[in-house]
Amino acid sequence: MTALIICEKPSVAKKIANALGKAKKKSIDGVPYYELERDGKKIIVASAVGHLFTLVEKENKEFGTYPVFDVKWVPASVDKGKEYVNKYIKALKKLSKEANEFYVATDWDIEGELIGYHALKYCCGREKAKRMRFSSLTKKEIVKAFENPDEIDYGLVDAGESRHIVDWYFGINLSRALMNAIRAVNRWKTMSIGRVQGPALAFLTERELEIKKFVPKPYWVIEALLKDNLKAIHEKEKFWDEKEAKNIYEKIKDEKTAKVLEVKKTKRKIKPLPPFDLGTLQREAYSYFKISPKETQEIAQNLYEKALISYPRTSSQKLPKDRKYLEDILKIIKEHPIYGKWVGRILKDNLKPVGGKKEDPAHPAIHIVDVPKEELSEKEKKIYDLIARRTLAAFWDNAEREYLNIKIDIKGEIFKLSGSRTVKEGWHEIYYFPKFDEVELPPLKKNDIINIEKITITRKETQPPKRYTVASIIKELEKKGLGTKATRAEIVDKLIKRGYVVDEGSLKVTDLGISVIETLKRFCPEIIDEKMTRDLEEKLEKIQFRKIKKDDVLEEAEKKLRKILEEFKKKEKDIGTYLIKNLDSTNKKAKIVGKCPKCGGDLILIRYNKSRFVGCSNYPECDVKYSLPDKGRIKIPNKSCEACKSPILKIGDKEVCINPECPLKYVEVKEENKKCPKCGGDLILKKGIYGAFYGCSNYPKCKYTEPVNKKEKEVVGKCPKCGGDLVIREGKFGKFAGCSNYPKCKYTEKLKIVEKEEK
DNA sequence: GCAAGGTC
Repeated sequence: MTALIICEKPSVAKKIANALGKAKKKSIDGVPYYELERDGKKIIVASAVGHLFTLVEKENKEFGTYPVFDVKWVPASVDKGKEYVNKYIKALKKLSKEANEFYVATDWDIEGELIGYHALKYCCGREKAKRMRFSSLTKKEIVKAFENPDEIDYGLVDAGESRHIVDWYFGINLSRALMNAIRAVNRWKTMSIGRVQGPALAFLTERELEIKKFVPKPYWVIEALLKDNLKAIHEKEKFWDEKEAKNIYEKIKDEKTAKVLEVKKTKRKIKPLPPFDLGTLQREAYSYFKISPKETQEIAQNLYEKALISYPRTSSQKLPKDRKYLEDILKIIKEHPIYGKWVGRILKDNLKPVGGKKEDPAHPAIHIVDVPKEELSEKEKKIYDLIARRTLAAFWDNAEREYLNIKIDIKGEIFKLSGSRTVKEGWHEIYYFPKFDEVELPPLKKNDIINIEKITITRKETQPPKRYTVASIIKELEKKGLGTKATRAEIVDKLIKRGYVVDEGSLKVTDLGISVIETLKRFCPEIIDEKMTRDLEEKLEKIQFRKIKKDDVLEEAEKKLRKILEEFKKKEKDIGTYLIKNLDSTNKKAKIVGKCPKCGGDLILIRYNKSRFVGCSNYPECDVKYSLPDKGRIKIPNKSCEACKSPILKIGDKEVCINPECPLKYVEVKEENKKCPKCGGDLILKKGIYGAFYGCSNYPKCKYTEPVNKKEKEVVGKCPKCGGDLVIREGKFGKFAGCSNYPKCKYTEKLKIVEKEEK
């Protein structure tokens, strides 16, 4: 008898193997698996790596064809960057040949059931297996799940497949419909939309439109400036009625004293912030370090792979309950020069950590498990520090804060002052990132009289609602139950990549983004509605419990989409024209680089997928186009080249003329106190991509140039063309010998030849 | 090329 246990991911395979017995690690083609014996039975524990199979069209039709509804499951390696899943499929196939008993031990949820079932069906060639179900990875629970196995829940498998297929139907077809509309007007742009992208873009757009139509409303505030720069505000705070505010102001403006009516002091204990779930970690990393949620996720994954923190894709805010496990970690942390100093008391006084409300059946909150033994990158250090401090702070004392609320009377009008201070730092000493307000108020008592320095009235205006940031839109998606902890950051990134949204510190929806929403609102409103996810979830649950059939749900989705897509196709050209108009205005507004030399239109910076270039806004009528290097951050300094008047772009840390034919590729221009010997103009230090030189300020009238330091330049020979010196210069492709009279004389030769001559 | 969902 040999049993094969299939897990969701390698790290779980290891845990399950160790829980069931003395496991020996082996591997096939770099894929780890474990062997052990239990009750005289050989057990192999192997794993998938998440979904091993994905959906593609059954037939390869012409590029961009829609509608498509014929799909099949194939190895997920068809997706770019997923080639590694093949190794896992192969390993499972091989191991299944040795086994005659099968267990599925993937996560206990809809995706887990599907991952296990597909591995079983396509790798092991069977559809039946025992099913281990556990909600935590403790030894006790693993053993219990192994000894009391369940069966595969085929209803849940059907629900899982339906989820994938419905998302595919809507996502692929509607994305293609949008792209084809743009193709119908002879342009090309990658477009996408889906069950989560849709509502995410809709939320952002809704906010954008609110801001656009926002009309500020005036209000007045009355303040009293007291001694020590203290400010008291009228208890009404905002006066919407100008007359009322002015009357009060007139009444009290010359008052010189105020009387203290009431002093209220409250103390509050502030519990430590709970340990991190992924979403909270992403928000804090964004707010303290401006690291994007997607990057935080990647960094956390790295730290996890370096075995420094626990599994990051969790929604739990609770540390593991196992005290022994926690103590083992704390003992390691104790040796750390910074974090170590808090650990002693945690161990000695047996301090218990706080936990938050959120839970996750598969994983505990993110916590440190080890101290770094090698140097981490700057960002890794920051994220690790954030997690380490948050982990330890959870064990530490409450902070204590004192709040002071004072009411004062100025000729019958009541003003208030408030202050707050930290009495006891507590956990804030460890996790010091959130800043507490510290406003000290003087020791005032009831009936004290205080001097007023000045009373002011100020007209203010209400502010438009704030735009979402990458962090706050992810929170919004989380609140609405859209996407998952592992996908939300990526989906928001995708909206930016598509040009629907630009991140200017907050997320601004482009004209293109708004027009995508407007288009879908008309043709397929469900894809931009968060309700679609609710409906889908309800249907999936019904499929799971056999209340409706999977095929009926798929048929219904297909029928609905066919109608939508048919309508869409009929109006393809109109939709394309509309989208393109907004795409161009998006491009134009975002990045005008300069004037087009051919038609006088705007030169715009265009980004398509991974490439970028400068093109004319009158495309396709005008075809002026300049290519740009793939790497380096682009900024537009609003300068033009003195030689050819083309725009100059800052790429990376260099300023470059975009015209490839321009003789002077200026990257920097600095003034020096030197005169041109030819025309008396100023000599300016110019740094070209071929090195620094002096050029005349009257260029292009006077073309005098001279090397910055003739002696420093290594002269390697005479120029055969003009008799000048041949000097070593460095170009894009390395060093070469060129004439010192450049750009007058453009003679160059390979350096290799020069070196040979020297020898 | 296009989705969303697991995972490296």
